[in-house]
Amino acid sequence: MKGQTIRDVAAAAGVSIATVSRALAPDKAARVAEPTRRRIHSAVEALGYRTNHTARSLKTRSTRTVAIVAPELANDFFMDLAEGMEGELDAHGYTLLIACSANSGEEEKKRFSVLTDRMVDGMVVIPAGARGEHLKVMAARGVPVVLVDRLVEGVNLDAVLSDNEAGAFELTRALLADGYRRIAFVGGDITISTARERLAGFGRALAEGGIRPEPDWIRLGGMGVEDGYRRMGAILNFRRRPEALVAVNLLVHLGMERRLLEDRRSGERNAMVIAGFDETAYTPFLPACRYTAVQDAAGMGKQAVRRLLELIALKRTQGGAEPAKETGGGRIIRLPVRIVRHRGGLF
Amino acid sequence: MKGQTIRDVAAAAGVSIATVSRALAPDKAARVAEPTRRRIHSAVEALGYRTNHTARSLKTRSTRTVAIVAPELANDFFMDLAEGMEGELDAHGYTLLIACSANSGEEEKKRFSVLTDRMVDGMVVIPAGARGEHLKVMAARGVPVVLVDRLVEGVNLDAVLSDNEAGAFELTRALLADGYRRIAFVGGDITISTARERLAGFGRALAEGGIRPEPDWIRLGGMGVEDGYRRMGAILNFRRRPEALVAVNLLVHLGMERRLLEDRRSGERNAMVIAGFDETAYTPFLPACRYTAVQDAAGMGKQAVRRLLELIALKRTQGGAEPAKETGGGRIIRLPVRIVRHRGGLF
DNA sequence: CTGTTAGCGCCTTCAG
DNA sequence: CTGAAGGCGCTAACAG
Repeated sequence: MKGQTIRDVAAAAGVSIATVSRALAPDKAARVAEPTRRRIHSAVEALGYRTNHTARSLKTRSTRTVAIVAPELANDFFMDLAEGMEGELDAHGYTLLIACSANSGEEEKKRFSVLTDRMVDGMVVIPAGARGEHLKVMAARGVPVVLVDRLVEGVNLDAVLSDNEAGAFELTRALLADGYRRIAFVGGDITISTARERLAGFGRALAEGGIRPEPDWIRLGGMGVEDGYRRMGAILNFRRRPEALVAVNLLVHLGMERRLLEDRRSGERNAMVIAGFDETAYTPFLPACRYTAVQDAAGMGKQAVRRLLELIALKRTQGGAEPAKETGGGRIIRLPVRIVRHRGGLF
Repeated sequence: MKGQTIRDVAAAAGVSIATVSRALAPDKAARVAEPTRRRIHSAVEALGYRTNHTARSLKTRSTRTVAIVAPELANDFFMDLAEGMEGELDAHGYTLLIACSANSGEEEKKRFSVLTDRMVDGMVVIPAGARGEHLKVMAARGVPVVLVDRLVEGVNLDAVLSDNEAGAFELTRALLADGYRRIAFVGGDITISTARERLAGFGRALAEGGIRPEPDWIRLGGMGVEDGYRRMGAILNFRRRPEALVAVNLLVHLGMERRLLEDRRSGERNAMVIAGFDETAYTPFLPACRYTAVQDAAGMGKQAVRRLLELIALKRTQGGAEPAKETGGGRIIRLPVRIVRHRGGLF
């Protein structure tokens, strides 16, 4: 019942198994005569034959499987990314494997081992931290890897990123255009490329607007909800408060809004507005959110997969000698972000 | 460099490949003498040998891989579920594969084919619709399947569900305890078990509270954001409005809040409160949200995996003859929900 | 407890 | 363009 093999097809079609194999090869332009091919395909239909990918993989050393490793799964950006990847992979006959690094470099490393053992053809990684020794190791082992969202110190891998600098720049410029002059930048671990780039964009917009950045209004720190919450609390205690805030990312933004919400509940009347990255179905409900820079997470997934597939193909042709010491060499793809205006602060 | 096989290990350890195989078997209590085992393990270390899972799979017809098929990936419930599954799977040496059915039964079917071709050992499915011919086919093919979130018409599969009836009951009772008497139920496709159960719980609470349900205040329909939005609009046009609302799910809830938000922005002062299912980081920002029934999505993932692993084990022992015509037979695991109070409606 | 021996299902030279 | 034959790396009886 479950054991239809290429052999059965060959018998039914009156050809040899080799011919069947050729006719069923996935990408290659298999050299099989049209009539023969047709006969084979009907036999396949008739028998309900399904290729055994495991056997094929054992021979070809390719599983047609690609993995995504993310710091956490419960995260909008990641899910959109995964959805984008899945679509593109599916179109190429690949399957997506997911793994969670739980925000730990150690765990990330372990996941890598499991995945390479499973012989994934390549992986897309959202780095957990700023460092990445293990990533270097991976690259050295010749596993095609594409980074997404952020770069990693001293690792020369291909990456797909948002144009963070431009995003923060536009966001800040929009606030300036609205007449805000007293603008702060909140959150961000400067060892992480994303934060660094966004801060740079913020600075450029201020400079272009002829505004000297006030050191007190650049509140760096972590990238989580708690960090945003705390930084916002500090800002609320300033004698001179900013009128508008640029949040380094969604989590920090969220924390800031929470703090603001509490403030209002205790009777305060703060009129600050926030500009931040990423949008969700809940953005309309964030009381202070005036602008968002929307990342094209699905698009990034798609691009990452495309590049990864290129690397995989490249490896197959050149691969063998040196374990792909030049696996791409740090090619970076930047995707633009889209600025969206919201009603936040208008209550 | 990359071609360390069991053979090399055998040579290095001075034993036969079969012994190595035994010593390295994953679950089985391999009968290998302790000293021998030690020798083998050091050889493995020394050579940097890594098991070739593909080859193993070809032999054992098990990939130690489990898939999750969801209608959409960008969804809080799913993400938590996946995270729960991943943790549990990892602990058992399994890997998670994800696939998106894009809310289409047709697509769901296609994904199934791909996955079974890949020889996943089993799958957890969040059904896309109420029907599920393909699910029946899967089950018949002997692929272990566990449903999550909802049951499917006429399919006798194991499932892990929230206690929806109790959740809606508690939610409604909480509203009653707050003094609300005029309570409506919003959204829900009654062909879907989840909606049916929740409506039942709502009804029971009303009955227990001695309140005759008002037919006009049961606004069934779809389960998406748009549906909630529209139903809410209709309710706002009633002469006699309810004071409180029970939303069938998060999306409907969200749509309702959106409509309410618009209403307020145009100057209206509605004081309705909403009780709904699921919680997210954004719940504090939903202006009308008073209560949520929090599903333990991660827990459900864990339970689903446990059951699935049981089914897989069962199949391995009994499997062979009839393609597991009794693959569990509709065993249902219910997880309780947790009621949480929020500040919504207090502005 | 350990070794020998067949394949698992497919791909891939190499001849024809 | 097609067929024959030899593994890919590992496991699972069977013997010893």
